[in-house]
Amino acid sequence: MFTLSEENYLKAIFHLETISGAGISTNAIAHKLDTKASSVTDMVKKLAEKEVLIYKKYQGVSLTELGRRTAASVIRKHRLWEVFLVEKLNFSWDEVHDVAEQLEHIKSPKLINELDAFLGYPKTDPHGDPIPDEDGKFHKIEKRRLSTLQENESGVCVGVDDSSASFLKYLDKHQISLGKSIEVISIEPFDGSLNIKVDGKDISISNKISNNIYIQS
Amino acid sequence: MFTLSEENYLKAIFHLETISGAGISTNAIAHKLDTKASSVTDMVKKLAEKEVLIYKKYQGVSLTELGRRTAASVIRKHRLWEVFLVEKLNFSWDEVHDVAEQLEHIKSPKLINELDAFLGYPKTDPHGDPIPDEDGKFHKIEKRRLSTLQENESGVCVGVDDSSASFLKYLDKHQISLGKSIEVISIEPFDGSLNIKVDGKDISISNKISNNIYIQS
DNA sequence: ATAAATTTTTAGACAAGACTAAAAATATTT
DNA sequence: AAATATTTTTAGTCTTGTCTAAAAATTTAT
Repeated sequence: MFTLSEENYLKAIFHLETISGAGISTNAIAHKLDTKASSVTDMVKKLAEKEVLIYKKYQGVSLTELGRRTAASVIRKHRLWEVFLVEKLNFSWDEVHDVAEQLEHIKSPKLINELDAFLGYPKTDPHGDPIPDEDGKFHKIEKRRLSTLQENESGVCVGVDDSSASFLKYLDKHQISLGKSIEVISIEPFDGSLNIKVDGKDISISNKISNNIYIQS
Repeated sequence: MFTLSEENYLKAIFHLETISGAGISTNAIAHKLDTKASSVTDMVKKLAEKEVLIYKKYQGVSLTELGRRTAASVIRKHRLWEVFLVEKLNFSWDEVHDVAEQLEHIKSPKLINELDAFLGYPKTDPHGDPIPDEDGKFHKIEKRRLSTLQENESGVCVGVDDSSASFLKYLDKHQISLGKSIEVISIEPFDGSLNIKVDGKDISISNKISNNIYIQS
C-alpha cells in the first residue's frame, strides 16, 4: 500500500516521464509538486526501497513497471471521479480538479470498478484525456491541435492541452466543449488567429487558444 | 479546517455523547478509537485550543456547539456516501462502512450538496440512521425495537442497532432489509425468541436478533 | 479515612514528511 | 582545464500523531 504522499510523487513522475522520457530530475519533481529538492531526495529513496522506481544518486529516477501501474491506477481513479463529478453532480470542467485530487486516493477496488460501470465505462475524462484500464493501459487518442487545421477544414473538439480554470472558463464562455463541432472559416496571416464557427456562431480566437484545443477530423 | 485525525476524534466523541451524555472520559475515547489514553489527552488539548470542545484535566470532555456541528458534518458526509454506495454502486449494507470512513473526509461543500440532491435528499442511511441536514440537525426517527412487539403486531423495518458485517449478513440471508414488513406470529416464552413472517415466509429469530432490529408500526 | 486500584496526565521517544543550510557532485563557461 | 554556476545530497530540525513508562490524581474498597 502507498501513502497519499507516495501516490502523489508517483503520479507526478509518471506525468513527467510521458513528456520528457525516463530519467526525471529531482528538481523537476520538486517543481511539479511545489516542494523542495531535499524533500524529493528523501521520498525518492523510500520509493526506490519499495521498488516502484530506480534511483541512482545524481542521476534522476525512472519508474519501474510496478511504479507505472501504480501511477496509472491513481490517474484512472482521478479521471473516473472527474467524469462522475461532471456527468452526475453538475460540476463544470474547471471545478473538478481539486476534488478529484482528494478522491483519487480512496482505496477500494470495488468502489472504482463499480463507479466505472455506473458511468458506462467512459474512455476519456472531461478534458478529453484517456482513462487507463484496470491493467494501467492507456489507449491512444487520435487528435490534432486546432491550430494545425487549414481554412475550411473542420473537426470535433476532443480535448484540451491546458486544464487551468481560466482557460476552461474561457472555453465555456464561448460555448466550446467536448464533442462540439468546430469549423475554421479563415486564418489571420498576421498573428495566426482563427475565425471559427461553433454552434452556427462566428468567433475569433488567438493562436494561443487554438493551440490548446485538440480536435479530431 | 480539521485534519482527518481531528475529524475522527470529533465523530467518536459525538457518538459517545449521544449514548452517555456530556463529560466523555479519556479512556472511553481511547477505546472507541482503538488508541492509547495518552494519545487522547494530547489530541483533546489541541481540540480544546480549537474551541470544538471543553477540556478540564481529569474531568473528561464535552463538545461545544462548533464541535457538534463539525462532527455532524462528518456524519452527514459518511451517511450520504453510504446511500450512494448502496443505491448507485451495488454495495450491500455490510460493505459500505470502510469506504465511507474514507469518503467522509473529502472536503468540498459543493460535492456533498450535489451528492445530496443527486440521491434525492435521503433522510436515512442504509442502516436506518438519520442523515443530519446542512446545519447539523438530526431529525428524530420514530422507532421501536422488534423485541418490544406483542404477538400479532407488525411493523416495517426502519433500522438496525448493530451495524457489524456479521449481523447485517445474517439479516441479508433471511431477507430482512429496510422497508420490509415484519409480523410477529408468536413469542417463545422460554427464551423470548420470535416467530415472524417476512415476505410470506415464517422464520424464527433469537431475542438478541430482534433486539437489534428497529421497526415502525 | 486510609489503602489499593484505576484512570489520567506528563515526559520523553519515534516515524513520516517536510524544511533550511551547508557540503558534495555535476554542468557550464571562459 | 580551471573557475563558476547549478543541481543534488546530507545533516540536522520541526510538526503531527502516535507510543511507552512513570508520576499524579481520582475512585473504589476495606
